[in-house]
Amino acid sequence: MKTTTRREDFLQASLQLIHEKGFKATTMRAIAERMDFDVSNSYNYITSKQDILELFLFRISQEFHHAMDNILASSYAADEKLKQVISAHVQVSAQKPYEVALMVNEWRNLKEPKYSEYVELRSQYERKMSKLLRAGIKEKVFKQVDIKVATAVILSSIRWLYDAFAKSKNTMNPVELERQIVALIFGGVMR
Amino acid sequence: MKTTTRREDFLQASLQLIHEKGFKATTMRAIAERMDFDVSNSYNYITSKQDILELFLFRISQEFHHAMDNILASSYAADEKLKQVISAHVQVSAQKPYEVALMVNEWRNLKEPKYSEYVELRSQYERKMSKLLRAGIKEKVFKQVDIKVATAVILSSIRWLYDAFAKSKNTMNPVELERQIVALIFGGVMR
DNA sequence: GTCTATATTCAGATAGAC
DNA sequence: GTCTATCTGAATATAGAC
Repeated sequence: MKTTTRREDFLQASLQLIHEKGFKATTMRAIAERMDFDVSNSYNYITSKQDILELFLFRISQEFHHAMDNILASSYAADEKLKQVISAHVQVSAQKPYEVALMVNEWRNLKEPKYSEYVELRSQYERKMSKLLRAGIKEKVFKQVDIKVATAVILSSIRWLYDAFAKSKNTMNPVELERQIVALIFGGVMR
Repeated sequence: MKTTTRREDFLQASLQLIHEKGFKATTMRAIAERMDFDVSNSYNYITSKQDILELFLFRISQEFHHAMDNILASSYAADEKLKQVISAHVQVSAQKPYEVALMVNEWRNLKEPKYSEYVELRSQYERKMSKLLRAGIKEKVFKQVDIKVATAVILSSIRWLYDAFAKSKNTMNPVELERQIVALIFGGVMR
């Protein structure tokens, strides 16, 4: 049985609205309206609008880092590791599309010092991916690609996933989607 | 010899600032300050803040469409066409990184009816890419990939390019970058 | 937890003189 | 084309009563 606290309801309503309108365009009034109470009540749950953004962004970022760390710490070969990273992205994007959308679209609205903290987390994540690719090249399972370019291309190529799930929760099969993406990233489009 | 009108200067300053801070966070006052005059003067060049966004967004969108149309209308094989599309993205991103950044980050700030118009242009572009991929599969130069997934993966995988050029105008060699990306999209990472 | 009322700040945009 | 002054609206946030 699932119980949701009033605070969780408030945060979910915020998340939904921020996803629809964008962070800056989402007013505290609009969130309150969706909760059916006055603006001032919003501050029973948070101390500022920034709180909402920080909360979701750092929580979901940590989730990606955890998945990545566990995969990197395993004894799988590099290609299997990459496959698992892609799998993790598909799964998180499927389960929490709105949070992932925030990661893609709204992180720029963080204020210092949280902004710098977040950018650093992002860089760390990219470095972890680069590390994986470098290991794969050394193991001779990957081609001799440029690490920076390959890191950017691969991470970028899976950044749209949240959108597929945000639009249609049901029609998308995550397992088949993962298979298709892995096939493309591993083998490219050429026959 | 290059002459720039005052209006062009104003728009360039706007573009630069919007890229730095985001559209919503960029105030007319801030743009005017960078131009060293009062806010009210800004309205000598535009009639509303929205104008700025519309102007850049539809202009650069058209540029991508033109390139795509010319490539599709050629008699090249599908793989060569795809290569040329990637080449066009690299070149436009290198020459107009801030405009491309707007395409990626700020299109959501358009208001109706321009918003819907722009979304339609975007969809059209995706359909053109899908058409190219479908042709390539029929020609048997591409694998039997899922069209929707492949379209999203490929377009997404080249969306970060503007960032590489916005950061470092000089250090990036567009030709070599293109080669690396084409290699990845065509052949994947696996050895 | 809910409301009313309000402080504060700041945004886009216009009028009108020089 | 530039300025001063101002309108108008809206946003985040707080105080304090019930």
